[in-house]
Amino acid sequence: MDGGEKIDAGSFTPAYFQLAQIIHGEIMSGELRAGDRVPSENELSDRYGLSRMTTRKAIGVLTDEGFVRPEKGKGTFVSTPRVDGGMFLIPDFHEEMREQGVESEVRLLGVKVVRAGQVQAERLGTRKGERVIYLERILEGGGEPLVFDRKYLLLDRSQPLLEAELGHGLTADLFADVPEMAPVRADLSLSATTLTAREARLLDSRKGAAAFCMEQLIYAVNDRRVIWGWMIYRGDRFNFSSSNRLL
Amino acid sequence: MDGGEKIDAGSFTPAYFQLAQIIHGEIMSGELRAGDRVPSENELSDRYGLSRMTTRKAIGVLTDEGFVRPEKGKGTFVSTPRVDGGMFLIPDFHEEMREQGVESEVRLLGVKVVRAGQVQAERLGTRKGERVIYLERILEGGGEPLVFDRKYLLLDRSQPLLEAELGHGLTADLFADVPEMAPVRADLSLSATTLTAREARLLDSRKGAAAFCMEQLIYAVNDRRVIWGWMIYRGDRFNFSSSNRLL
DNA sequence: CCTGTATTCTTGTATATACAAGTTGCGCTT
DNA sequence: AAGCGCAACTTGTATATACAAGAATACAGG
Repeated sequence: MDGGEKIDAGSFTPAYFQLAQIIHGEIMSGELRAGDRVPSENELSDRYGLSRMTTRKAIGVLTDEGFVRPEKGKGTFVSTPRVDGGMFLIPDFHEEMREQGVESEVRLLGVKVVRAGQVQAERLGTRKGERVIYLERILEGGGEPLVFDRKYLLLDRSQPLLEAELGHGLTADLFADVPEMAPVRADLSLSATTLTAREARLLDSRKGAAAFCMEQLIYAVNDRRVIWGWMIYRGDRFNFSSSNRLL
Repeated sequence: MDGGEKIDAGSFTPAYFQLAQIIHGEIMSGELRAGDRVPSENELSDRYGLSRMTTRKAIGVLTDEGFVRPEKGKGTFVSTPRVDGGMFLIPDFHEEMREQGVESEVRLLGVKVVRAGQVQAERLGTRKGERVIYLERILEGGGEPLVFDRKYLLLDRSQPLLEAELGHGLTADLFADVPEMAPVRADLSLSATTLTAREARLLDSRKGAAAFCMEQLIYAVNDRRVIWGWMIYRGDRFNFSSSNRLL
């Protein structure tokens, strides 16, 4: 049995993707099981009347999705599925709200200039006692407070930040007009926590309720650290699902 | 200025990867800023003495990593970095422990055959009252209880499961010798929660402590659902960091 | 029996070429 | 002046070819 499926040259979906779908189907239907060897690139090319490069592109799609794993000199093998772990995609707040059709807004609780303590100085790569900006915000969705955001920003004397900008902007936009400090990259860490009394009051929840805490360390050009802080997500409003795409 | 960097043909790192590194460096150093257009594929090919296909592969690497975004007919543009969200990779338990150099083991608390309630039947796609296997396990690392695992398995009459197998195996291996029920795919959902009294006792923690809950729905061949359950991770022992690879 | 070698598989990299299809702007026609 | 169409870009797809390098097997010679 050669699978029967053929490549439809007239179709709008490209040949490499059609082949990827065919092989993906064989994996999902059990025709190809975990650990099995996928037919070699030359064999697939012959069988479906494609060039080897096109076949390779199909294999590349399945590799990126994690379904197969090529081994040089040996062949391409069907991966054993990871059921205890995986990839979680966490969209940023406004995008998440927009996708759910809820309007989101940002409420600024306060901004002030403070002297960096030991921890802040270490995270931001500056000296203890240096002046930094501290701000607190509440991110709301559908009129409800959902996230408590707390951040320390490096103070750039040449460009004083306006309160107005802090109010409605994304974190990434804060330094948008200062090229030297524009965010380029972020290290994120997600942990589980419970709400303090103050957090509970601000988030209209109760003390001790489950919550996510996402710590952020934001880098600008040349690995300069410009923002450090963390966001508290209400646990009863957020959960993250794995991106187990099916092609 | 043409960048100065050149492709070293004698190097062991392939040309396409060298080019990807060069462009990545220009993004990180601020030479290319968010929204800027990357030189066209033909221009890069000329400049570095590579074929267009090789250049495309370099761009493909940066696209997969999320640094650039090609647009048909217009060009390739530097992405605005996502600082409020990202991709989190959650390794499975044994792998995580092994990487940290801690020995892990599985302790079976109990197994029994029960009748599926409304919820179990719905999740597993079977009928209410159908007999299913219910099991509870504790995953330990370095002698400490770290995860509480609770699962409902579809009962396959032709292949009675042995208690011995349930003890030390990964979840994925439970049905390994029954091809029709071997796991192929899993839907995962991560939420924040707090420990119940019983969970706290089993995990050697305290009631109300922060924890992650990962719900799993595991599919076998032909989208047949075979396992449903959830794992409670101690919040003081696990946190997940974003896979912000830097090339 | 063991060992090195040659052969033949496999995937990985790289080139040159061709055409399709989306975007933009320029210039000609109306 | 407004609008249309063409030309010159861009990325996307596909082919044919070549060589490099890892892996497995067969085979000859010790």
